[in-house]
Amino acid sequence: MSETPVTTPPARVPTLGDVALEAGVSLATASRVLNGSQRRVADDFRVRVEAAAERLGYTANLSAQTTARGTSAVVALLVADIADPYFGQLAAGVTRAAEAAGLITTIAITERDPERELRLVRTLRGQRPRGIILATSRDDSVDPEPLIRELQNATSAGARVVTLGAGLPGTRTVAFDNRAGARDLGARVAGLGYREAIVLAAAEGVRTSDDRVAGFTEGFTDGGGRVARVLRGGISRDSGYEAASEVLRDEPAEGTLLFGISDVVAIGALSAVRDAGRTPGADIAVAGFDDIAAGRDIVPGITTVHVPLERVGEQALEATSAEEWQPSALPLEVVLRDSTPPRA
Amino acid sequence: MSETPVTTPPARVPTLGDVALEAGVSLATASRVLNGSQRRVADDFRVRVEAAAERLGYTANLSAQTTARGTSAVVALLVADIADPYFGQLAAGVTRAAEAAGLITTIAITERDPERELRLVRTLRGQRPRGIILATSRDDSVDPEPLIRELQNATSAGARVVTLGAGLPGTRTVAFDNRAGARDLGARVAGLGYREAIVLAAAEGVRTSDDRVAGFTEGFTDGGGRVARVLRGGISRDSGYEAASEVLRDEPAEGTLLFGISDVVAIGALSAVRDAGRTPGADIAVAGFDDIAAGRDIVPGITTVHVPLERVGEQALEATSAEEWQPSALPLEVVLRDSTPPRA
DNA sequence: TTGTAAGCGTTATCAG
DNA sequence: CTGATAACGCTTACAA
Repeated sequence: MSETPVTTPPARVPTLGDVALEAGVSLATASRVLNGSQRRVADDFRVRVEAAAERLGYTANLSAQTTARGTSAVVALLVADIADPYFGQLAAGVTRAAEAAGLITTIAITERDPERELRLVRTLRGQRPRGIILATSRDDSVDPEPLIRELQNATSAGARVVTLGAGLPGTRTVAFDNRAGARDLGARVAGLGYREAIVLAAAEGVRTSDDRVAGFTEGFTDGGGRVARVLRGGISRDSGYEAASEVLRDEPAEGTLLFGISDVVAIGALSAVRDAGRTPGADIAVAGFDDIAAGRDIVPGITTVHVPLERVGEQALEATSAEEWQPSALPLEVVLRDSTPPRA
Repeated sequence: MSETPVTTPPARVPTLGDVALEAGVSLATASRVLNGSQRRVADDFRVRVEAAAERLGYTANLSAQTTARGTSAVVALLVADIADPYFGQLAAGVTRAAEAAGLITTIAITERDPERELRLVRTLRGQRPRGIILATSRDDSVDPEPLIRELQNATSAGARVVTLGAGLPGTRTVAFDNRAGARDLGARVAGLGYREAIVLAAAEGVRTSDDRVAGFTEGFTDGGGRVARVLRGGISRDSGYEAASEVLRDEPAEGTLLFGISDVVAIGALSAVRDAGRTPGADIAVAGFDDIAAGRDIVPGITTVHVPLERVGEQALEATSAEEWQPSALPLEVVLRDSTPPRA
């Protein structure tokens, strides 16, 4: 079958020059056939070059292309944590759309550290990417100036910067209205008869979290409820678990609602409720935000606000590519499930 | 606060030449200070260059560096589906380790399509990556030759290719023993008193799946059980759900065990059991493989085989960087949970 | 230690 | 329509 030679073969990567030589044409012609946009090459030349390339197993050297062209086929995506399903779905959307557009996606992780984010943007900028997508939520307690400056540099280097959710000056925004979605949710659960809620949020200043807290509070109070407490523990599953555990130590009344500002937090909270020996839903209600796919298998089903994550990702990619961009706001929808059964 | 100028500023990206000029040194010196490895520059020159770079907001043009050096700081990661938590955790491990090593990670999605995989490898090869990590399981029903050839090209271009699980000739392997892990699992559940199992697997030929099926069958039959059926539906949550639904239509006896060859499949199956009105665990048992993080919040807890996913990712990255590599096999461990309660 | 200059693989301009 | 040849931004012998 296949003979794998003992010694490494040519070891040299065929270059465009090799192809040209092999085909007996000039470098320029080979380039035009293989990579150039405008096709103005005679057919016989064209086939010869293509055959030669095939024979040699030629692949364009992307870096060389990039330096020559001054622009790359890369889109950089910055996320807080790729193991978090929220970002996973988002990344799937971005990557899928990128591939369809012939672009390569580069992913970097900020771990929610603003300094790291800054460093990463700086490094990524070195790739001269066509676009940079920032899917890491803004934190108002951090001075945004350095980041803005850095992004401006990237922009003047030809990158289109897209921010998700909270916009940043000089960037394109793909948004969904966290506040309105949370408000709807608050109103709906109030309508179900809930009167007392405890919110599990991220640290103050994290824009997305703040918006959701504010929106929920508005909707819930307008509906006759009361937000008894806002705990600012964090944005991970574990912080949801811990915050909820703390709340449960005070033995909250039956019918109290725990609103986690993201499904990941809410799911942690739900587990905490169960581990504390109480029944999520019937006893202590839980609601989240995002409607991540993993939520489907949680019992009871988690009431939440559906965010079309993959579409958000796709739109973000489009925003990096489109000539013009008008900020869109994707629609959000409340989904009621068993974690918030109607109260008599 | 921040004044965003109306007209685009310089619009030109500062180059190393600009820095050199600004600092009043030669290009070579600037290069040595900013990017060169061996530092042999007088201190006063060094500070002048650094200051100039800072002032200008210079960032090295990675592509130019790559073409000049002939090698890049990129590691390419190929996964089947980034929205799948299995790959998410894996990617997190890879990316974290990469960043620590000063490398950039590029992620592409194969969607389990071998042709797409081939195309992607070909494209990625153009980036002249330092390493390529293939985290997409081998399918024995597909001719591996084209991929092997492509990878060989990549290798001779200086990339180190790492495959996860099933090795491919000419590549480094980071493995864990699926077969042994599954065998242990089979033995353990047989020990719990289960006597009848149905396996939910991927299509025949998918190496990981086949290994797990084989291992489980060995362990389970040795323990006195019987694998009644092997359904080959797929590898996603939904295929697990569907396969299980089909099984349930035949009203399997109480105490039947459903073994999903991955947690994702098992979780889908578990939901199907519940949706069919039966009680997962007590009534129909369920077991999986991988021990993904999302499993923590599933009730009942899913019996599974723990795979240290993030460490696997880290090791994969190490394998791309290390000078020498000896295939390691990470240890796997069975974790018994409530989805397989002991049977009398 | 510093500078000069010759590449790296492509693209793109501009004559033929 | 094709082919020299000058960029692209950077690295790296080789000299000074």
